[in-house]
Amino acid sequence: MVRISRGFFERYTPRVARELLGWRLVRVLDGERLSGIIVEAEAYRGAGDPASHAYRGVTKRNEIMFGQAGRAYVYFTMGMHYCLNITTEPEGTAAAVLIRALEPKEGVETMKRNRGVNDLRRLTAGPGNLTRALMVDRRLNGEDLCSSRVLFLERGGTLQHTGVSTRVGVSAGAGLRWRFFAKGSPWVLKGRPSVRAQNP
DNA sequence: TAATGGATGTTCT
DNA sequence: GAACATCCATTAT
Repeated sequence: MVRISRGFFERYTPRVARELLGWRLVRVLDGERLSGIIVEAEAYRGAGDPASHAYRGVTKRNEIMFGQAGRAYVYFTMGMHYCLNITTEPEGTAAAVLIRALEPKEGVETMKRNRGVNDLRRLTAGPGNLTRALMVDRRLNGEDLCSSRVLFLERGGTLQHTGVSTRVGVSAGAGLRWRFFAKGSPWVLKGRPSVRAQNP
């Protein structure tokens, strides 16, 4: 298996997000491999990105975003869900890539059990759903994807058809086209349109 | 097919 | 106390 190097993550975040499409995210749970191909990802940066948690500087929640690249940034949102990000750019520069959807590959039965659904299409579509399927929660915050044995990336296949759009569910910073996805993938949902446009 | 609102709790002002 | 990088069922079109 080919592991991803830290240098990969230490670059301009939108580029990292785009190039992460096609990589396999692996979660090892009780010795079993649960995995899927990344088919949707979004870039978030600190300075100049009002949609980012890091826009207003360091807080207890977002401090991981300011640290070393290649680590998991896991946060709890909307009272119900966890979201998984991978930190990017050199230490001191706040940035991360939000993993929004996977195409399930290994451990499908376990993931179905974790999610409480049978529908393969909905298993790992959406950031809150994929963390539930992979049992990712705040205990994995700060986990180093470059060295971890329970959460890491392996080279998958190159995706042929990819698309770009604005990010899902953000109001501030809605103009940035920092969402990248595999075109036509059943696991890429359209997402809820943002409530307000930024500059009408 | 699109829009709406409830569940739910952490974070920051 | 308001806002929130969500999901899903329900209702309207």
